[in-house]
Amino acid sequence: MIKHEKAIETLRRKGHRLTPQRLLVLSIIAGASSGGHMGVDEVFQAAKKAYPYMDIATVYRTLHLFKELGVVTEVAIGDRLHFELTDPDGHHHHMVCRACNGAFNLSPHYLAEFRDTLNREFGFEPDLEHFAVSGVCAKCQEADAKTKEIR
Amino acid sequence: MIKHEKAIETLRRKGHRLTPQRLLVLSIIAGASSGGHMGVDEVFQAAKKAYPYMDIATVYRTLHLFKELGVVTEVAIGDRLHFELTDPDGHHHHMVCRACNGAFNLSPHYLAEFRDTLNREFGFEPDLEHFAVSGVCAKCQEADAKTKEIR
DNA sequence: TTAGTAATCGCAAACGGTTGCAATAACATT
DNA sequence: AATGTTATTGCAACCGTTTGCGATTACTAA
Repeated sequence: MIKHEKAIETLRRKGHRLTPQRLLVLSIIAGASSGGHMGVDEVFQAAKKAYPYMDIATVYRTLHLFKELGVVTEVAIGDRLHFELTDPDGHHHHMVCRACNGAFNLSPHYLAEFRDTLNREFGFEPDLEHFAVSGVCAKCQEADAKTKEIR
Repeated sequence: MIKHEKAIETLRRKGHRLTPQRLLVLSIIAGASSGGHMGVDEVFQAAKKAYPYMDIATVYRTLHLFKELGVVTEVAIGDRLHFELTDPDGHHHHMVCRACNGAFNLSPHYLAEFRDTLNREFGFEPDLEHFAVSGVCAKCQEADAKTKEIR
């Protein structure tokens, strides 16, 4: 798991303590499958399996610390928080399907123009670092269309 | 207050009951100042003043009903829900300043291009009806710059 | 290696928001 | 105007998330 090394170094460099709980949470999100992001409770359950005293508050505090350090990225999926290891190849955004809950990556250049417009027209600097837009993906639109045909 | 008439008619037409609580909440958001949107607790406090038995759950249920009927529009400002009377001149979006909490209207045509791109490239249909983007407004950017100069 | 100190932890209580349920009240019918 | 039906209410319990606090523990420096 070479992935952790950098994150651990970041923690230490900024004067944060390396507790077993933090290392555990880090290894759990680093091992996330399917798109890479995990719900908070997923992380919590996995952590409790390895260390039964783990508290949900610690999971939240740890994830927020990691987010502050740029180690993980927070993504709001539906009304729940999800987290993933920050993409070292630069940021990306998310499209989240409200029908299947699938999350699709969106390269930042799709938003660059939008940011430029807001800057130019209003002098407004938007927070687009962790942008997620909900909607319906192509597959679920198809499925939905079929459902209507049947009726 | 001619504004209410249409909303009341909508309620009655769809078979919903005209309770004093609903009329109260309606008149409160119709009387909102400064951009027109109100936080849920603002609405609740105002309602309790007029009718002390008012319950926060009723406020939420009423606002959600109004939203379903298209009478009000929900705007997520920060991590709190806000509501405003639906703009009869068509939808608009919001830019919310995370420094001063000010909200600025954004005409939908600024997002049209973004939607088209997502449709074309990914077949993804985004929910942009009640879109709000957080950031820092021009005034607060200035103020922040001045703070740094002083140091 | 041990002792000191401050960050971090686990717990419990609080937050904003939602939901189940029995009591109430708006409306339709007479 | 009195009645029955059922949507709506107020209450309380719950959800996911955050916070205050006293106990614990990672790190620093001797």
